[in-house]
Amino acid sequence: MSSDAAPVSRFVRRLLSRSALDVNEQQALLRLSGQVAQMRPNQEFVTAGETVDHSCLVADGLAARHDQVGDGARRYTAFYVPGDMCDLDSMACPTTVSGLLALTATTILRVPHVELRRLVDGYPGIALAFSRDKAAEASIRAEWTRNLTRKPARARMAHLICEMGVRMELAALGARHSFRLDVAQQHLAEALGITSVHVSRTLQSLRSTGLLRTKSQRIFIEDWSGLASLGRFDSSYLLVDGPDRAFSQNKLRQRVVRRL
Amino acid sequence: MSSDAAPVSRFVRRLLSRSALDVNEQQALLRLSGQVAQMRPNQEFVTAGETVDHSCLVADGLAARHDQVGDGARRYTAFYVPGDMCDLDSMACPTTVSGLLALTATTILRVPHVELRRLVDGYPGIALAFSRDKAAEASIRAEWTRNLTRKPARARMAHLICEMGVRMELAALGARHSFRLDVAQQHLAEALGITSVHVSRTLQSLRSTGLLRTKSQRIFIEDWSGLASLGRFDSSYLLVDGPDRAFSQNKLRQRVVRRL
DNA sequence: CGGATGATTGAGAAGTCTCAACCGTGGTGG
DNA sequence: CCACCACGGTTGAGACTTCTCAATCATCCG
Repeated sequence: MSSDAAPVSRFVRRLLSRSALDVNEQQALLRLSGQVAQMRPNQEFVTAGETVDHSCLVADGLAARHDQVGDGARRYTAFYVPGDMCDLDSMACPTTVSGLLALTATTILRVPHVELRRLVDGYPGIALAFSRDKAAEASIRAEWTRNLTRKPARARMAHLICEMGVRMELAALGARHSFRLDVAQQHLAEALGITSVHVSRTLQSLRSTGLLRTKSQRIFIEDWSGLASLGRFDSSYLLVDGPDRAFSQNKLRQRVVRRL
Repeated sequence: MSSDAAPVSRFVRRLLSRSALDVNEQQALLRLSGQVAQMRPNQEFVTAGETVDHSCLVADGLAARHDQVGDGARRYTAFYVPGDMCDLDSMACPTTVSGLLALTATTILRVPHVELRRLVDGYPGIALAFSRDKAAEASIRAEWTRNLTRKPARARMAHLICEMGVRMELAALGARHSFRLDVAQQHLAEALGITSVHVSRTLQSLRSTGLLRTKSQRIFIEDWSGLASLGRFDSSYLLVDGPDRAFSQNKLRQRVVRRL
């Protein structure tokens, strides 16, 4: 059981974007430890049906929740960026119904449920922060459902790219208009409910209308408001910087994280 | 503030299908009270952006989580049957991002967060049961995402009808192959991401292939396994009767609810 | 250089949409 | 009691998006 402070501090920073945590709570979180595992692209680290005793924190790379369907096709129902705790829900329901896999080379930290449970039981602020995190994930899933409903491929793609931009920025992994998205078009296809051939054509269309550029695995959004309005993207469903966030002295408190 | 035991007991019965609750916990839940409200079809009872101090228990009828999009079209991201607590997540995030509305004539019970909070703080079993309930709802949302992805309309419809059948049966409101689904085709369209015209054609196709019959607002599934396999429906995502359920003496304990 | 992987292009097929008209039923008012 | 209206469901025809399948191209890496 090794530990690694950097990914945990990214997790704490993310929690702070939705909830206030006092110094004791932050330090307790930063003492979390777990087993580090390195995943290759397309490698699964949690299988559907498995019973787990830990949750997976994405330290680096990109992960997805996926469901194998009969004919070998995959569909993704969530993406996870560094700092995301993939399956806090498994604390309550340890038998998973969907699998988790790495989209690119990804480092994960397996954090035992007993450690998480100890924090939830000992620190009410952490319990609330976890609840908010789960609510945010549920809200994002609802938004994905919405995004797949009665929207042409261009608008779906625009929405997904805006979401990833904002989440990457929140994770301090770039700006919303310029970030690394190291996934194959096939992965985007499986998240958007279209074929990879159509992903190719859709991206071309977004490029040719001047909304974005791509270079190797980087996205450059050249017209954020155009892309957002095409995808009807409104970040409020991400539940960050909303009115629920208890922001008193947060700026001060974040220093605890930054120091590490 | 009036109270009504019957809908709450339906809620408790539903919690028991996923979690064990001892007699004290069940009785504490049954003492929940709230304001009863009667909704007309298409009436909204929670508006997106509102800050709420209560969660809504569906006592009778059918409700949906919805999102208004720019052009007046609606899209649904969840259905709620009697016994469902619509927005437990609002305890952690009281500012809503999506609205709730009645699909048919519906009775709801507005249960104050302070009451729910008291139960969560006082009874660990109830806290766990609520967590499981929220995890189940998140799992259902993921399944909706999946269902909208790369499946023809017949398969989507088949899946939704199977899901509603199982949930209605769990709510003791019919059998999975024969239950009331009092919604307009327009509502199904908004949940399935197709037009109401196509809903009509799709239902015809399901009827003509002998998979189901409809009579007034009732669904009769004539070939359950055919419908389930068409929709690739596997109820495990509903998280009922799964391996996580602590079933020790549950049969006995359920009598506390049935007695009322 | 050669092979593997992923991206692009093309053409025809399939599914779904749009719009408009029509039908059936239940409720309302004369 | 019947005529009418409102609403939701059904039908049809043409248009549009997306899919399928296959071939080609680009890039990276051994």
